[in-house]
Amino acid sequence: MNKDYHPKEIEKVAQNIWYQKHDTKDKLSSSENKYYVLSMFPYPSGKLHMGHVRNYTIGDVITRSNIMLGKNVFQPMGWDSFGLPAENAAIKNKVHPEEWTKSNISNMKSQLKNIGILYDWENELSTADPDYFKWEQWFFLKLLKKGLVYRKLSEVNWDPIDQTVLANEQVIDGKGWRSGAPVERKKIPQWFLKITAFADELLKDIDKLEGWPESVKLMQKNWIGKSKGLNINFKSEHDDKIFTAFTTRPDTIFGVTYIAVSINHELAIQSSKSNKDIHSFISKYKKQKLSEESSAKIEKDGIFTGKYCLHPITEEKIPIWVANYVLDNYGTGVVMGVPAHDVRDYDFAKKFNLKIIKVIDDKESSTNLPFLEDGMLMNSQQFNGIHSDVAKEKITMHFDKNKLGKEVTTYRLRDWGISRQRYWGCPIPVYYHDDGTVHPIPEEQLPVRLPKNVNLDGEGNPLNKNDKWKNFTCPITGKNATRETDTFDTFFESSWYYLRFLDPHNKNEMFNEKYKSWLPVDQYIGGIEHAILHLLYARFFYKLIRDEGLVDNDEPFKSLLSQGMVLKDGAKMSKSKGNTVDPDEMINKYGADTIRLFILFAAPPEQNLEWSDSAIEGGYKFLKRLWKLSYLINDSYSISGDENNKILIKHNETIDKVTADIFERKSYNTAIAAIMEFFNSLSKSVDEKSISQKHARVCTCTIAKLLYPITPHICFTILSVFEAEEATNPQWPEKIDGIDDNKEVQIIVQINGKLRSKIITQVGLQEDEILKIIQKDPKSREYLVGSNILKTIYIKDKLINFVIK
RNA sequence: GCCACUGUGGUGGAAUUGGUAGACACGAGGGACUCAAAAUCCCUUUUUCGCAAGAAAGUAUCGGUUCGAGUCCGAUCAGUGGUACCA
Repeated sequence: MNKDYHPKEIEKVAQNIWYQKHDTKDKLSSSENKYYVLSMFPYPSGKLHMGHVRNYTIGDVITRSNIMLGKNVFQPMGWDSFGLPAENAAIKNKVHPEEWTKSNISNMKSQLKNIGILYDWENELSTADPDYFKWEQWFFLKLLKKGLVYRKLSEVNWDPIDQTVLANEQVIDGKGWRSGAPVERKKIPQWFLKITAFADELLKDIDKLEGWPESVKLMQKNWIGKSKGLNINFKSEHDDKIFTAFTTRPDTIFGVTYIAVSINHELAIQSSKSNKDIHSFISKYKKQKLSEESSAKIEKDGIFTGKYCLHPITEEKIPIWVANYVLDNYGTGVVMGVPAHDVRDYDFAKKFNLKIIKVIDDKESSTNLPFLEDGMLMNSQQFNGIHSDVAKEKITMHFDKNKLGKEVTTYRLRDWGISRQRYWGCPIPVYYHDDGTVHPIPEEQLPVRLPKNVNLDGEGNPLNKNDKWKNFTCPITGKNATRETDTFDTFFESSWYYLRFLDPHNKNEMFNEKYKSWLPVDQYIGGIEHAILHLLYARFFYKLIRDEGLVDNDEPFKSLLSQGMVLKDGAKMSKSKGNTVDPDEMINKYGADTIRLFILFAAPPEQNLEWSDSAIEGGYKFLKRLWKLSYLINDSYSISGDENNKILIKHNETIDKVTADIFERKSYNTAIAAIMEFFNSLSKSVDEKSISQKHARVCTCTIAKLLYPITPHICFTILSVFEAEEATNPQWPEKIDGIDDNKEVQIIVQINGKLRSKIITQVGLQEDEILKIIQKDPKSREYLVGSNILKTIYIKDKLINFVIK
């Protein structure tokens, strides 16, 4: 053991030993005692950022700690390598996406190795590899056969100058990022997956996700958004057209004072033909980014169509408006406006001076509107005086009986649009005859590869422009045909990669059934930003794969840890802000262990982490002290006999605390704090020479083992000096037997809830015994003598509170 | 806008089931060592009042429940993530 801590040297030595072992095949051959740890694989953007380091360090702590418990742990890593940034880089730097992606992967892979993460690199995969995406093309064709895939017209953000579809993030203030032209909404045919057919199952199975955070489960529930309600038919006054509006509040039917339709509704389009104002209204709001966020934030605007419909019960005339806040893709694209009891409707009615009728009374009969809760009905004819709960049912029955409407269940969840008009993605394996009919590419011709020669200049769709690739001869009829030029949404690849990790080199099948028993993933770790989309699509995909008989269970991820983001100066680290911290630089300066220690110590995993250049020094200092003390104990400490066993009690307490923190609470920051505290005690005992050489060595090894999953390199090195045979395969530490527990406990004395004194007593005393002791305690007496004790609350071994006058 | 989360010293955070607010660190101040500096070690460090003993206030804001609230409930404010084509 060297006298000084040289992280670079010891980390290289340790990593060489770890990365020499190749045993993944053996490991996967049996799923006995299996533990599958998976960190969300990265998009290979160029360099690792601190968010990755945090994610992968947490994964490694879980991996290494479970190995120490004797589990058979599989931890793979790969690359989510299709995506938009590669095309952007191609446009900007004239590099081919494949080349760019591959060089990023090799760079990031070496960075991951430098951090000392224990991956099963033999099972590495990259989603842009035809060996990978062949199987999702194959699977897509299965779904096509089953009728779970369909094609329909759907809107996109269209850049009229670049003649290209823009992603939401490429639309800035309503304009295309490159051309600066105002975006337009354009309808084009696109492929969809019927996720809505699984809405109920996806919702119900959330209850099976015991190891998931409640917040993520709640977000998914709300996203699916199942709601029961009533489709109400409003008859047109002018013809036999019917406007069906969905509502979850049938009890407010008498409060309807207008009807609003979306700008894509048939009536809106019809009206725009004869009315210039309506035409310009619609054109104005068609030039708007296609996102729920921007539609919801936009100031409410509307225009009267001049048409009326009739109230289904009162038969009163109700004006029909076109409004920019009505969503096409939720409900029916028609909203019944109830200004008195809905915030958006209220704002709209105020702006355009529409009638407001209060039909639900609050308890105070106040005039504060809108009133959003349930209450007693008023102004509602035969339903007056009935409470909302009952009225909802009665009114629904009334509508049903008189055929004025129908009880329905709707979902907020929409089918998954999987078409992208981009080059750097997985080709959708179908082709078209001249008559427009769709045909699957024959299985033996899979994978459909991307053409290498392609012109990426940001204009048009590169695959569509590539005639050589696009033109195709139908293998059945021999006729001219054209390939589908859309590629998959990249969430497609990340929806099943956890399966392929188990069998990534299989040329003949998606994955072999012998690996079924390795599923589900035991611990999944990734950023909170994936709480809805990625995780919902992956859950959905797993059910599709289950229905093909490829896996046996219903959910892919048993446990989920969703980690917070890494911030600097209160903001997300990003190149544009110039506030990134380069992990390489940090590793060079302090070593991997210091980075790992700091990033876990700085915040609990699920919270955002504020980066601090100075705090990292603290981690480095601690490791230096650990090294120094280990050296001293090993080299020259030779005391025999322990002066007191307090340090040994602390040894045992620390093992309990750290075990719970690492395995149960996943609270790594407090685990580290407890280890530091124990280290400080040990250091003091050694200074005072009050601990024997034997126990000093035991305590050092315990610290090295407890810290091993967190800072494996330094711990490996210390252990190889102290107990050589255990260093490569350390076990989780055990408590020292026969240590007398401290049977004393501190009792807090409160007077009227305020801390006034502390007394030390034996464990387990009853209230009367405590009272006797308190009578002798001068501090307590000061407050208690001469006062009237109204009440005494005693919490055993913890606290006693006197309520006095 | 909507959904979810967060808010505690100068800073990161701790307080696990409603029971000692500030563990463990960073920074800062003071000291030791040194010709000097770096490194290292020791002491102090929520605020206010006080020589001290100690007292009072204090967990974003306002209110509530409770013997007792950082923790539970209601309202408000601020920040973060998601919002279906960034991944």
